[in-house]
Amino acid sequence: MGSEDKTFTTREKVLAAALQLFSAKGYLGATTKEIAKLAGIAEVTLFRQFSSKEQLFEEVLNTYSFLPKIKSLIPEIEKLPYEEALALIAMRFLETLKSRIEMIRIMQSEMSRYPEKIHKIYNSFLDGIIKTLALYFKSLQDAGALKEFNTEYAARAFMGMFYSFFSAQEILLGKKYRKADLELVVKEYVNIFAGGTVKK
Amino acid sequence: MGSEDKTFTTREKVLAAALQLFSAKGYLGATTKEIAKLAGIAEVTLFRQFSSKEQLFEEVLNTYSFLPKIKSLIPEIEKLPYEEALALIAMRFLETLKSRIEMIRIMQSEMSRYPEKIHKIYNSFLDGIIKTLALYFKSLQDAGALKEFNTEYAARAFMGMFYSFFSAQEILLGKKYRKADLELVVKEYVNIFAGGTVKK
DNA sequence: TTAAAATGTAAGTAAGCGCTTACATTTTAA
DNA sequence: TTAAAATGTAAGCGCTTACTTACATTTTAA
Repeated sequence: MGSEDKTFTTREKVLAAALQLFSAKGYLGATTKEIAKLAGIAEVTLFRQFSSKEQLFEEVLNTYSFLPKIKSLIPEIEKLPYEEALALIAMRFLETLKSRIEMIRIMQSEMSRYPEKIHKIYNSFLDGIIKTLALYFKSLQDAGALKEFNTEYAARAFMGMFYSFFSAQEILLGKKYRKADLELVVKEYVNIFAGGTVKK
Repeated sequence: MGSEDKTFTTREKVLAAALQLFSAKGYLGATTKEIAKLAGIAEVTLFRQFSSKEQLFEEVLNTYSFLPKIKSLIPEIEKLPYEEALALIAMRFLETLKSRIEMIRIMQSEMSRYPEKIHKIYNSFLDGIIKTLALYFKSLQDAGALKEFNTEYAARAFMGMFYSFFSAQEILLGKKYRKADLELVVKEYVNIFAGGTVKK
């Protein structure tokens, strides 16, 4: 059987349970009693690890907001044809969103509770990706392969298409799309975007 | 001075205040006391008009979820060149989102409270627009002006670009974009999308 | 082995919430 | 004008919540 190290600290168990419940029920809807129960500890222990529910919430944000490194994609991508590169970026982006779906749910619902903090997380999350993608476009423009256009707007448009697809599927509908459908959508979106940006 | 009829029923005042507070603070964060105060009535009156907070919330959803008629755009659009038509659709879509921003905020945060109901509202809101746009694409494809592509996916991609732009600007950042910036974004997005869909 | 650190059990506190009751006041309409 | 309908004031009830206190038990480490 699995021989992984499955020993979690109390703190980690609480943070994981809190992430799950804040995501599913919102900050006010998730109770400390319920979080403790899901974590498998006593409620009083939760308050010995975190001075308040509010501080626990902030620690959840801090703990699970580290950004994924899409930057590392660049070398992988530069060798691929344009459309394949875009498809790969899209797939990786969607995977990343999926792996962070609890955090995204929390950020969407608790925007009003921590505007600056959540805004900051969003920026560090999206801006990195968008700027990387914009640079990729710029390099292809300089090589004469792409039309002239505002690279950052284009990057935003590209990610926007897929973000709203993700949002509609996963957040709104809770649908699990079949892999074939997903690939079809990516192909169609990429096709339109590529057709609109390549130099003919 | 304005000579409009500004006489609102108690019910209307409560519904408007509830929309505002549910949107800003969420269902659990908005208290009936606060809603009544904002409406300028006594809390007990709120409970004489609505049997419970939950029923009030449902009535807010029912009252403010009627869909805008983008369908009426079609005749206006058919006479325009493709890119101008797309730009007009995008502008109208963004205006509609803006005018419904409170409802959109509520739907984003309270998805877990009323999954089926909110899902239904979203569908009647977006599906109408998407299907209308898909039909427009189909007619241009049949006329030989556009490439072959899945018209519904394309419509989703188009609205998705603008929805996520709206979401980033209005919901995330609370930014009021200058009109010039808005038009620039619409132009760039439309340009890319049009380039990827027209037959060369 | 043993002292200290971490966790559990149990009970409770203070505050806020949705909602109700009783009664006074105002508004509406025949 | 007057009865009925709508609204206000004030008090409070029952419940839940975040959080605390006191003490017993378990786990950790020198």
